[in-house]
Amino acid sequence: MSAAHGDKLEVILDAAFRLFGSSGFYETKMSEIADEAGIAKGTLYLYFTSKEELFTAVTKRDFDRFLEQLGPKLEAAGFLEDKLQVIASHHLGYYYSVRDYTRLFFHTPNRDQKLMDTMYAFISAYTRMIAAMLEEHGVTDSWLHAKSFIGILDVFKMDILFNPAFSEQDLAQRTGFAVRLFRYGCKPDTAENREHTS
Amino acid sequence: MSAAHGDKLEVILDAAFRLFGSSGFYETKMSEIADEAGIAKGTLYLYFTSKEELFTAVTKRDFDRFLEQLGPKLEAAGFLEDKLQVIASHHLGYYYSVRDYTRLFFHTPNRDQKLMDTMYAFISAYTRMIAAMLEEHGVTDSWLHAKSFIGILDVFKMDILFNPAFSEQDLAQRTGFAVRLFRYGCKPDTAENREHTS
Amino acid sequence: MSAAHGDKLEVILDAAFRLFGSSGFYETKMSEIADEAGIAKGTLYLYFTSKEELFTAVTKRDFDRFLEQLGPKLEAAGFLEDKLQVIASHHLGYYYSVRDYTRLFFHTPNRDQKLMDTMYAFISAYTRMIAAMLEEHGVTDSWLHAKSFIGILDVFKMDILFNPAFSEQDLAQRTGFAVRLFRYGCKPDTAENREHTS
Amino acid sequence: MSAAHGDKLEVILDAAFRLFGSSGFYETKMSEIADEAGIAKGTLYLYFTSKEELFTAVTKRDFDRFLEQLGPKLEAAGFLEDKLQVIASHHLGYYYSVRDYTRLFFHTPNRDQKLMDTMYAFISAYTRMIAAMLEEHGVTDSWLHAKSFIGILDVFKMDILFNPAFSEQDLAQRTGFAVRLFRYGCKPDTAENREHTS
DNA sequence: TATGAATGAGGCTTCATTCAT
DNA sequence: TATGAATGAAGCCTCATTCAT
Repeated sequence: MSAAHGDKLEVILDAAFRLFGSSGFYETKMSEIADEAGIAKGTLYLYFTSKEELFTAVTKRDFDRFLEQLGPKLEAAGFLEDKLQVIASHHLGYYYSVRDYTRLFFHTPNRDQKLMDTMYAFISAYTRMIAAMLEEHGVTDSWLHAKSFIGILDVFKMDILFNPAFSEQDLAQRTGFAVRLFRYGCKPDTAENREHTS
Repeated sequence: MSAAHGDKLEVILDAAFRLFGSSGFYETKMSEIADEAGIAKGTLYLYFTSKEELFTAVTKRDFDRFLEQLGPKLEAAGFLEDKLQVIASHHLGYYYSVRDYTRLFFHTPNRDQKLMDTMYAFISAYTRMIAAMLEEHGVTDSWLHAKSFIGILDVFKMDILFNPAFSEQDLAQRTGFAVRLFRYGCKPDTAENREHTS
Repeated sequence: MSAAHGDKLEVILDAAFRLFGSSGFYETKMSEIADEAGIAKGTLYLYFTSKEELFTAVTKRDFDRFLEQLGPKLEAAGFLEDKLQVIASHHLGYYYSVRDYTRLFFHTPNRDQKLMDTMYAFISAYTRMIAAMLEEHGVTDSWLHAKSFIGILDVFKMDILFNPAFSEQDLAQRTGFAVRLFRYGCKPDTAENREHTS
Repeated sequence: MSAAHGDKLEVILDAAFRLFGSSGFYETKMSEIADEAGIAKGTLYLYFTSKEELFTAVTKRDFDRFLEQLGPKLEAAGFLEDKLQVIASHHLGYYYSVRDYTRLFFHTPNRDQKLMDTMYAFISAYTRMIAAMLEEHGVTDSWLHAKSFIGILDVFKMDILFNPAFSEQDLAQRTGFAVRLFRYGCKPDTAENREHTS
């Protein structure tokens, strides 16, 4: 029925997420996805008309979950720094949880407009969410600040990807670091510096 | 002969840079590169044993140039903020200059260890260079700070890629913004904020 | 039940006729036929064991109708030329009426013996009917003459197919022409000709 | 070189002619053609961009040869009946010579405009050639007469296809019959007939 | 009888790479 | 060194047919 249909669709998306995530778009084969999902190749095409469409669906579901889970957490926090902490923790925590599938975010098909639209919509929504929060707290240039915060976090996402030894402790440390840097800037502690800024 | 060989090698790398850069690894064909370089397909294999190796060579040359040009500029600057300014300006300026070939940095082959090594070597060298500079100026956690600065800059690199209207003015503005944020953090201006941090 | 069965069978044959006729055997999909007939794909296989068998049934029904309708008309005519006129008119008129479905007669599956038998049976029965009539009227070589007459008519059938502007007037003209040519041959009107035949 | 290229192209066309001719378009596989030609599958695509294009090339070459060979023969003949005899003999003789490959003319891909154009160009050129000759000999309605003659011949082409026992004697007999019928019409020999036409 | 989700064999085509010249 | 015709493995996708409901 409808439920069964939904179930199989989830099964496919899960399988595709794992494979696209670990091998990227081009090196994941539709036949592999079918095998991973435990269904026949042809069945994939009952749910998605092409490999690109499946990839886009996987990506979109991932993005949607990311934002859906962030929203409530953000509202629960009060002060600016708490909110930044929530965002950093969610961002890094999320990608830590799917760290084996990070290639999903690096190897995407070219020239697929729907995918580009989906990615653009995500980054816009995410940036908008952060910018709105910053604005409420009186931060100017909220859009640029929001992007920058994301940039800081994304760099640590790279750490997660490329460093197999990355631990939950590292995670917590990076989270705190990112928030402090964003909030107060770096803190050089030399005479030269004081001299220069005076 | 040797000179001629070097010339042709440059011609190939230039052609490959343009095509990999605009179409990505998987959607660029060896035959297209040969055409673009004005040579025969087979000739490519006299210089590179595989498509992956050619891609890696293109990437490496690009990275090397980036760092080679940054070094002298950085030494010429004196104060911390000047150096940050130099880095930001170089980083964004460089990617602005090759903004039509940005796919080079997004669509790369998977599972190719040599390429991974090359990329890792670059990001390490770049981070090390910035971290060393920060350390000289008394910044603690220099490695994390260096990465974060790169992260902020990379986010604006995305702007350059996805926004065709991105101008040189935007470039200058982003540069200044990145340096100020990194140095002093964001500046909320509300009572709530003061209250919280007191 | 039996009536209902017959009804649904007719519905399927009608749908299949339209689609096979306009797209040919290979480019018509069983799913399209099911859609066109307003039934499920699986249901087709309750009535026909294969696509080939369905095609053969469609073809056979078309052939049978053609001959069934011709019989009475032919008996009603008296003189040789009247009968030829009836045949030509029926032949061209019939294909004019189904001119949108002519691919039924051009794109047929290969290597299907039952279909070949069906087609052979039709062309034999048609030829036999005409040949018998010709014989009654004292025409020698009746079998060859019958085939030739069919050949002349079939060429004009091609006109109907390939010329979208083919009109009912054209139809009437071709009919008369075919009968006259068959009956009296072409009529060159030059001295050379007379000389040669003398 | 050029000669070698031309040779291989001929080899491919020959192989494709045999297979398309005996199995039709849809049931001939590109891999079979490659095998038959003794080359690799991929090589086919150095010469033709698609299966449809190859089929069209095969068809066109066949048509061109048919007309090229007919031209000189036709000019060599003098009187009307001699010319008709030449045409009939060429038409039936040609298809007799390739009788094993007749499916080339029955199973063609749908909706391929270039192929349709090629076929239309052939039938037009052939009809025009016969019509021009008829006109020179004072035959009116030359276009319709030309088509009709082709129709009579084509019907016998069917005999050649469907009757494996068709012999060269049958061929000669059909040739003479077609010419006489076209020239003088059928010859009923009964009182009824005379009565009617008087 | 009727359904339609699922199957999986098989086709066309691409393209990195080779090798005889 | 340079060429480019030839190769053939491999992938995406189609669609006739089946079968559990």
